[in-house]
Amino acid sequence: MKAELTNRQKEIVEHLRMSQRMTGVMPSTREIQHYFGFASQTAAMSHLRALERKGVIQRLPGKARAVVFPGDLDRGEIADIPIYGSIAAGMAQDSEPEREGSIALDISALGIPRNSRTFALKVRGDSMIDAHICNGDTVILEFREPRKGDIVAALIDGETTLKRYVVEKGKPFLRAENPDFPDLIPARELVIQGVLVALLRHAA
Amino acid sequence: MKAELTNRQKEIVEHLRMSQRMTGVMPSTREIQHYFGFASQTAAMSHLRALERKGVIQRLPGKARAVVFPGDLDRGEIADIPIYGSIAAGMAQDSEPEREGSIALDISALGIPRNSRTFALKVRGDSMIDAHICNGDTVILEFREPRKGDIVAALIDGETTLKRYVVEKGKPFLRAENPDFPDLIPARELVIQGVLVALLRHAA
DNA sequence: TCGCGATCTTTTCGCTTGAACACCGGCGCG
DNA sequence: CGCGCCGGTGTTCAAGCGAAAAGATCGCGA
Repeated sequence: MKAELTNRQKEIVEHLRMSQRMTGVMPSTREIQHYFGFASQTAAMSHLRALERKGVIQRLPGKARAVVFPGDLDRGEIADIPIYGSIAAGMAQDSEPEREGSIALDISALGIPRNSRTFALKVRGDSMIDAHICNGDTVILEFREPRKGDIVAALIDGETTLKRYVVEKGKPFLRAENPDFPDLIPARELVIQGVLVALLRHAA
Repeated sequence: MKAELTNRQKEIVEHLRMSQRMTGVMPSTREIQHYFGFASQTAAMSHLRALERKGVIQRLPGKARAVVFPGDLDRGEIADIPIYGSIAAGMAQDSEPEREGSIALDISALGIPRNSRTFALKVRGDSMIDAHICNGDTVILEFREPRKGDIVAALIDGETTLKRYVVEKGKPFLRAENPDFPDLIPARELVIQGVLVALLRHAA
């Protein structure tokens, strides 16, 4: 079933993947032909047939550009989560709403609801270290109302920080998960920008 | 540029997305026609034109099924990382090599080299808590030789655990990042199954 | 040595598909 | 009150594209 691929067949697969990434669509047999300099489109055809026989691709007969990698099918829905710069988990600091790229991952892996407004921030500082959120981690936040005990990105007195949302005696305030840092009592307003739903860390 | 979509146009976009996820290919204008029960294929055509005018999709003129969502293009390469069950970060326990689904995310977000053999494990237990790896986290591991200080999934004396790889006096052994757990000195062999490259946590 | 799979070439056929042209009613807007 | 946009119908054409038939070469394992 999962026979070995020849070098040529690997090249074909590579071209399929590249074409799909660059143009967004699969190449037609004639486009494959021209890319490899074949004199006939049938050469590409037979390669695709061979790849299908080996289970690397699937094809929908009679349809144009209908080549699919089986692995791409049973993949969940993928969301692009924009990264809006960094956020201080230590001292309060103003955060810029500028987009600095994005990360793509399947939302089923995170349990993120489909139509939620989600965004990501890089963490600076160690004030949430006791919640096991480290300097350099990427936190993924969802825009919604916080429940008590949630970890939130909050705009407190004009600056954004990552802290735990605590309610005591009916009054909400922010608590760092690090004994070296004090609680933050909002002077006038407490604007929650997002609630932590996931965390991504990569080893250096 | 980014004008509002009408209800009908949202339905069209939704069908494009669904079709791409289910079948792997974009629908042709006639397939859109039949799905919505149009009497003419031109109806689908004009909708696609409208969506392109509003910037929601891009089209490659003259090519079949050549509808692309612009956001999918500048997305990095996405890898499917298989999940091989769970791993004890507490007590040693045997791990089954059975695949339990997979997670998809773009490898550029993790800095994972392209052709590396990568897999994921769910963490059970708290023995790595001082390295800020919690019970329930998903660790992403790369199969390669460990360097000292790496966090590794190791098969030690027939069982798999997640520990820090330490070398002292020329002898490698495994150390838990939790004072309640003892060091693990391999009785005879120390087989490293993977080195931690990333971590994924989702809030309950 | 026989046969089979991997790689291609040539040629032909016909469905698939995008695209254009003509036209229609409804609705909001200046 | 006309004008542009939305959302359609009906028709026609040409290019895009998969597919099949018939070979040819080469290398490899039975």
